[in-house]
Amino acid sequence: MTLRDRERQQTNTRAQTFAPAQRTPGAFLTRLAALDSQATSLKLRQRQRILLTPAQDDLIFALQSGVVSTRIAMATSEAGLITLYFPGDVIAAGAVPNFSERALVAATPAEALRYKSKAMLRLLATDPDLLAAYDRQRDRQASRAGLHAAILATLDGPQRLAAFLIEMALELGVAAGATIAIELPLSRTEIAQHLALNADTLSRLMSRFKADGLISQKSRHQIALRNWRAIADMCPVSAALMAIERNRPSPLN
Amino acid sequence: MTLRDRERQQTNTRAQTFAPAQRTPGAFLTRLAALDSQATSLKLRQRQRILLTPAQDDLIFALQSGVVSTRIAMATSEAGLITLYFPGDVIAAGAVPNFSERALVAATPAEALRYKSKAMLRLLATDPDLLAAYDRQRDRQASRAGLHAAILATLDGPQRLAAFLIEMALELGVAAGATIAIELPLSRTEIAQHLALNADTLSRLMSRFKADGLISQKSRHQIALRNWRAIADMCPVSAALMAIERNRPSPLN
DNA sequence: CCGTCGGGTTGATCCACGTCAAGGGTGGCG
DNA sequence: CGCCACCCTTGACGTGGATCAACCCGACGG
Repeated sequence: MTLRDRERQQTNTRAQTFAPAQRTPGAFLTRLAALDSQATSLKLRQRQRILLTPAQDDLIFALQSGVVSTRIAMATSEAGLITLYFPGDVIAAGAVPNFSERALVAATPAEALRYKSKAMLRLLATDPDLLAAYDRQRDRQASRAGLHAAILATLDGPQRLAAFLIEMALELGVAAGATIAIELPLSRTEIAQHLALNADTLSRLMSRFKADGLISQKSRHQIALRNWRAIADMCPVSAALMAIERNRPSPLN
Repeated sequence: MTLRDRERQQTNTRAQTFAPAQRTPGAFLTRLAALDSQATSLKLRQRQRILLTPAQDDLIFALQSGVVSTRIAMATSEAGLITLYFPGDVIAAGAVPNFSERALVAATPAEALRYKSKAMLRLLATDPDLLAAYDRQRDRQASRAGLHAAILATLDGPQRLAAFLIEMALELGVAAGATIAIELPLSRTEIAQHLALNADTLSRLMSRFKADGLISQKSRHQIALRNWRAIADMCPVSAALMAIERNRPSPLN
């Protein structure tokens, strides 16, 4: 079964829609948007997917709003990995590992600018500040990717889920009294892939978190963190996560 | 026990030395070296370490020869992760996740150029070709990092070891008759950390590989792949690994 | 109204891998 | 030479999480 088939299956039972994440993009994107450039402006519907063939290695997407994921699938077996991008992030197709299939999928409605890498490089060469912001942005994303790799490699299930909740809270959470409300842009199955866990296992973990009073759940995609401190304490990388997010504007100030 | 302590312990029992990997660096480094720049040239002894404090986030290292690793250690627990870099690679300190401790360690004797990121950006701004090569190099490394994350997240022990052997063969192997000889720049414990496996488990896996006739072993650090095809077949990502290396000069031509 | 279909939950079972412990190999050093 | 660190190997054992299967639920279409 190809990635495309799997996507198609999922599409029809996803009625709920999300507002684009409204966190403001960082220094690079604001500067980029100010330039009169030859970018193509994209509006992505939720679940819309862009296949990244090897021929498209020279495309660069700059995410303005919404949440977008890249997915890679191995030839054999169903296993895949999901990486998440948030407003302000840059997605260079050439930086996504070249598996048998790789695609970019909008987890929420999203807006992005698409460049050919040549055009982007021309822009960067003309504006030293833009270049510096671009470089820092890529450093930050590499740092996040490395952190996520460390999470998958060294932490067990509950710790991984805690890390995910913290990350989502920092990116998408809105304070609601003593709790933090989060509208999850991914299905359980997708979260499981993002965390390199089995969907069944993830479901068990979420049930346990609910039973322990760490989170509560309004609907399938709406959850609330009831005990931030406890969640942060159970995950050894929470400090590193918060350090990465501290540099960027966040809904939780 | 801090990372530094652990390193110090290991230092004294490592008599064997390695010749720097002689693979020629890629397009970016050759172009970079041609410029009269304000880089500091470093010669690293084997096992020499450079601590990367947060204050050093603006350093960029360009690896000319040898093999270098970055290591991150979590505050709690001994768990860490090891990332490997080969000649031609660029190591931006700001792209290494900011854990409680992170360091750069020479796995073999190595030569590198050290830049302040500001100086590097100035250079890049003056030479469009250099900028393009830099960008491609970072894409390639991000791609490799993503691939490694996928390996750790989705593959089981034997598959991970196979992937490691393939990668090392492509980077460091020399054809010796029907076999491929590799001089491993890492100890078993370090390989285990690189693969997010337990050292005991890794030892068992290597024994099994030996028993199955996949590899043979001259000394602790010298192994030979006796059956390339079988090793490649047991690892779902071997195609992707070879695709990434295909773009670069390799000792196995 | 019922039937179907995809996703989520939960229980029972199994196995790969981590953990603990014991022992051998090797190089450094007194 | 013998001692000491450290690295590696191998066995026994326990467990976290993958797998399989059954069931529930909400959405959609007739």
